[in-house]
Amino acid sequence: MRKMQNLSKNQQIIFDLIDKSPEPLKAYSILFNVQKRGIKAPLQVYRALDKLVEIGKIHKIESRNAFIACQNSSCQISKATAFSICESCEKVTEINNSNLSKYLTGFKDKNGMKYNKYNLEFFGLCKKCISKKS
Amino acid sequence: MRKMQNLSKNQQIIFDLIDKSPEPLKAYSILFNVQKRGIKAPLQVYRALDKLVEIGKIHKIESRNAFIACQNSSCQISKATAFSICESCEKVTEINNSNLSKYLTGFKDKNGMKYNKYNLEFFGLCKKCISKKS
DNA sequence: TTACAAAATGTTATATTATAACAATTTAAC
DNA sequence: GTTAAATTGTTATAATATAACATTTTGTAA
Ligand SMILES: [Zn+2]
Ligand SMILES: [Zn+2]
Ligand SMILES: [Zn+2]
Ligand SMILES: [Zn+2]
Repeated sequence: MRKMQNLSKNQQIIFDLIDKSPEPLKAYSILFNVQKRGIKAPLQVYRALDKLVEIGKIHKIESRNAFIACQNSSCQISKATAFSICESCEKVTEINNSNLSKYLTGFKDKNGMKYNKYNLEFFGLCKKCISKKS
Repeated sequence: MRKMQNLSKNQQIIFDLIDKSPEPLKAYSILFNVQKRGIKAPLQVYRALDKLVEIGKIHKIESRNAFIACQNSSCQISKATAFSICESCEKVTEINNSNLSKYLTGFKDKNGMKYNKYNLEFFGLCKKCISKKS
């Protein structure tokens, strides 16, 4: 049984903000939003983000430099992440597909590397944006 | 038959530099290296990089903000990229595995999104770095 | 319950990555 | 040759992220 991670004050403030956001948040947008709660400097935000990523409560969407709360119970999956990104409305969803994660976790390339982590980002158009175009 | 893309002067200079580099290059490192060849401003570098990415001659390693020349004949594959990244020595290799690319190109999630592109980054330890640790 | 170490915080400054805005020049197509 | 598109040149600035150092809080164990 894994010990429950209690978040520190800044970590909790920033996690709450990200967790209730319908879209990925950028670091300076987070900073702007938490200034009223006493977090004044970029470094305070980045330190909390680093920790939250490390413990799997949030993920960084690398292609967008933005952060999203984990949708998948946050335990082990932070080392095996997949996202779908709509290039029109920028909606981002964490993909939770065991077939996909099994395939990628088990993937071995001929180069002899030992993988312990992956991050996959799919790009395309979401349902809404497809129908808007018709 | 796709028309041969002739690169412009700046594009060629920057592509040559990236292509002969054994490791991914960052934009400002590129800038520093091409200043003797007349490219003086960040924007000149970023414009060339954007174009080279667009036509598939190079790829951006999103987790590293760095650029690598395409190893896979550069035609169609720029919409289906996969890389292996050693977290110890930072060696990056483009993965060319048709099983993997078929699996991911054909991947359909239950969310109804239409994907036209993906980028996958695997992290781990390369052979050399594994043996160094023993 | 104190003493120690680890983690988190606060703060200022600075480094790194990337784009806006506008003018001029080169290239390619008709 | 004329025109449109692409590329280049240039200055300034926006956006993202870390260095360095001092202090405080928290957890652990003697
Ligand atoms: Zn997750
Ligand atoms: Zn959409
Ligand atoms: Zn490639
Ligand atoms: Zn290595």
